[in-house]
Amino acid sequence: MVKPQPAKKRTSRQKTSDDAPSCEASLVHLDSVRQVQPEVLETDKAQQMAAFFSALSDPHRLKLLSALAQQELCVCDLAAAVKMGESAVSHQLRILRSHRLVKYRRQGRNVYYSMADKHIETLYKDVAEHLDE
Amino acid sequence: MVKPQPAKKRTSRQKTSDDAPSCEASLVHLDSVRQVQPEVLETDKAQQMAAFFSALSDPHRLKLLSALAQQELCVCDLAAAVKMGESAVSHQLRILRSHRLVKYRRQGRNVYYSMADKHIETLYKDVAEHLDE
DNA sequence: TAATCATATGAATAGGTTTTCAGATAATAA
DNA sequence: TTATTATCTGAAAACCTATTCATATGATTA
Repeated sequence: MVKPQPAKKRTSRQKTSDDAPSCEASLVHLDSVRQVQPEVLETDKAQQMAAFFSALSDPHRLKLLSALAQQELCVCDLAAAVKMGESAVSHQLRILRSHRLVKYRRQGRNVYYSMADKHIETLYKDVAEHLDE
Repeated sequence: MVKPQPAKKRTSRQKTSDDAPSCEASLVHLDSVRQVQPEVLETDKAQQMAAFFSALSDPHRLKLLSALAQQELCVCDLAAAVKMGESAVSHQLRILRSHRLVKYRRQGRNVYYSMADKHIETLYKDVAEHLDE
């Protein structure tokens, strides 16, 4: 899981005052890199966010969410509404569940799913805006 | 690219007034499905949104964006800042570019990238909130 | 209890994504 | 022009993801 570092070896050349910026020599704009580096997302936070976006990065899951944004629905209603196989829906719901995007309750044989989170609606709007530009 | 419809065949049984809800018989809650279906995201819109979230679904790309949220940077600065190979950065930048998340300008040998879009910051906040709950 | 039905899940396959490597392109300097 | 450097890109390998099929689980009804 850990990336093999590309063994970026700096050349022995020293930076002089009027040195032209270059990648090989001194990591180009060393000052910029130093400024920015502490603000770069930490790996675990980045992975956490990426996983969250991953959960939203599938058209079928977005369809499922758009259906659930309307009302609570059971698995086979969902399957019918988004025209997928029920097994596939179940697999996708597990992913949404694991990211706490949906919650569920069992009633008799059916399991009813609904939206778990208010942020999603905000996200929808922002993304819709972005895409309409 | 088109999915093979799972050939969901309805049984010949007719729905009666006090029919227990069931998937096989009558698509369970036919009324719910009918209500929800027109609000389900259309396929092309769903794909568009999914593609957008896909662009944000990689930890390296999020790191790149968090760096660019600070300031404009060239490719090899970025590579140094997020500790990736320059070629990999270039590939990832192309993805960010194709979703209009970053813009770029050429200056001499270097290409400087910067954030293209204000919505991203809002997205960051919403997602951060969600993840901190 | 046995039968039926809704949902869940493991395994396998198919399809997609990311990295690396090698080499191409573009800008500048010698 | 040639050399050098920054960035880009195609192809292959490694990795990840989604669907399907078969089967398991859990709930209800006969």
